[in-house]
Amino acid sequence: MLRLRDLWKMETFQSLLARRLSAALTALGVSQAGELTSATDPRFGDYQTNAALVLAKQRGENPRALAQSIIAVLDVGDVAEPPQVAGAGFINFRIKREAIVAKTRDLVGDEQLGVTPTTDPRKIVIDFGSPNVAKPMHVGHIRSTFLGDALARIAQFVGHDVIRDNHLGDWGTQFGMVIWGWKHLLDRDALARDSIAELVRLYKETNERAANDESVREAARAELVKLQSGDPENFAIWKQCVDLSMREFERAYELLGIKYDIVRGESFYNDRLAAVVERLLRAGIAEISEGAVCVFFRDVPDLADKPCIIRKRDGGYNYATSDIATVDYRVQDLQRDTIWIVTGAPQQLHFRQIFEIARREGDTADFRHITHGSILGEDRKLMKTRSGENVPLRDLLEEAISRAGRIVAEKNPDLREEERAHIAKVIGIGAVKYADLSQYRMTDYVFSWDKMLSLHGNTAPYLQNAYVRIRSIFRKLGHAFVAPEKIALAEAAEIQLAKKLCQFAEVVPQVLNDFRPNILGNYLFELANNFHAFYEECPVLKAAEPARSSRLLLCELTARVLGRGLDLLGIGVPEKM
RNA sequence: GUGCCUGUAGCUCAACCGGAUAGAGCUUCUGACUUCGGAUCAGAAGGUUGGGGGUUCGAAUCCCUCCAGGCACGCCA
Repeated sequence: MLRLRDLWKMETFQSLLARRLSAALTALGVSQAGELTSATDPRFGDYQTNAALVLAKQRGENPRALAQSIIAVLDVGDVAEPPQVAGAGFINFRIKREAIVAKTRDLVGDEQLGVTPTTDPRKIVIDFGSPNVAKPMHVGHIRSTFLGDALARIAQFVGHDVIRDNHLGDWGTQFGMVIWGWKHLLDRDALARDSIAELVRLYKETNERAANDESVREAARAELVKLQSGDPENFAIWKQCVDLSMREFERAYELLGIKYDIVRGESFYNDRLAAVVERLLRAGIAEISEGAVCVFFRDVPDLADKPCIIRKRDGGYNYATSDIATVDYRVQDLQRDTIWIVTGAPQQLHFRQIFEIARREGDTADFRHITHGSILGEDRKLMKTRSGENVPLRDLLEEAISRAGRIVAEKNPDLREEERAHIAKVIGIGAVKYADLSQYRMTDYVFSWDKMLSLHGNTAPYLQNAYVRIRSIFRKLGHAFVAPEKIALAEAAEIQLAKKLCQFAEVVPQVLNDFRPNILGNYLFELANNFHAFYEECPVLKAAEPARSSRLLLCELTARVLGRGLDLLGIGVPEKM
């Protein structure tokens, strides 16, 4: 049975102070205003609120005086020192040492490390990655895949119901070329060796021939029409292409530790497209223009001259049609109330149109198009190989792993071969992922092996190393660590580290505000810094009790937060490195 | 032409919904070790937040305008 006075331990200091502030404002008979955030500077304590400033502005009063009257009715004595008015009218809070110590002790017993379930659980479908069949995965898929996976992990961790959907590009016009090539140019041995490479070759060679030969062009188009009208032979070829590609993708996902709940490619929506167009026409949302079926947005200034075509003049459907059908499926069949689509920024107009159409149909689901920037090469242009092609994901990951392997071999030559191989994988993949996720998603970034694999700075290896150092302490301890009932923290470095640990629960939900995993990365980096400062300042194993057990507990928690935090970004941790 | 995104220290990037003296890392410089993994820590230097207006107690953040780069704009996805 939970005792009442312990209730506060279950929520973050931030949330608790916000509730107390809210109660104080109510007691004063004024409206809720401002926000309660962590302090911008340690001088100002641990948390601050600008409520008095905002209220004073609304009411034309003196902000500092208002702050004083808020403090007079504010009841935070159980967790904080008496609040102070500062600056123009900020109210600053400093958390009591006992409160930090008690909460830190309690975190050890909490699987969630203080993160409480969201008060607004959603049924989310996340659409991310979405590679194209018969093409290799390449750098262009990295950001969507890593970002989507991290958001899915975080959303799940805070208590949302998440379905991860791989919306494969499996029904494009490229299949006319691929099928023609399959029938005329297929090399079975090559297909067995490297199926994707062979499929790419078929596409490219057919494309070249079609460029110079009208009859090939015609024949490829005819193959596409046959596929779309359900010709069994072409369908079988197409199916093989999809299966071979999927096998290849799954190898990459296996290496990357990425899982999907469902795979619904564009082809899945095929038999729903006609009905979508009919429905929109009947509802008067769509109309016929220049022979095509279009949706116009005449009442939306930005979109007024940007119609969305949902059936081409030749009667064919395009990706707008299938994306509308996809929305239907997600809302109706999957019963989702929230749809997150993670793609590059160029598709913004497209999804604005799709969401606008859904709204016109009365759809009230929460649609979010989560966009991201590009990965650039050293020349600051889109990252390509020397020959100007997209860099295959497989090559990139292999290089990451081998580079990580070389570094590990140099730093720690005593490791067994297979152990080193495992560590190289965790570090190499982690480095690539972290380089991506630690950056604001909208800005382009320059891909740099040296930076992402550096042991210094805000990198995965640095964070992993902090974890490894802690694991090393526990190996040296020689027996299982049992957390003491009470802990004692006295040193500044201990308190600072404990505070940081308590903030994990404040940071994780924040990521979903604007879909910014880089906030979590930043937090983990600060945590690792705080840990290293503590480690430098405070001996652990050599300390006398009760400091020794207390410090071991800090180490244990730090390792768990680092491990969990990285896990939420889809990144693993080794025991040694 | 219209719309969207980006512009922050020499370089790579942070700054959650408008908060206090804009923060890190890399680089450079100065200190601290026969350390529990120094793969570290402490400190210094480095800025007209692309330019210019505006809104207000307060702006990197919001509004207007200009500059630079990227992207998208009816039958590709």
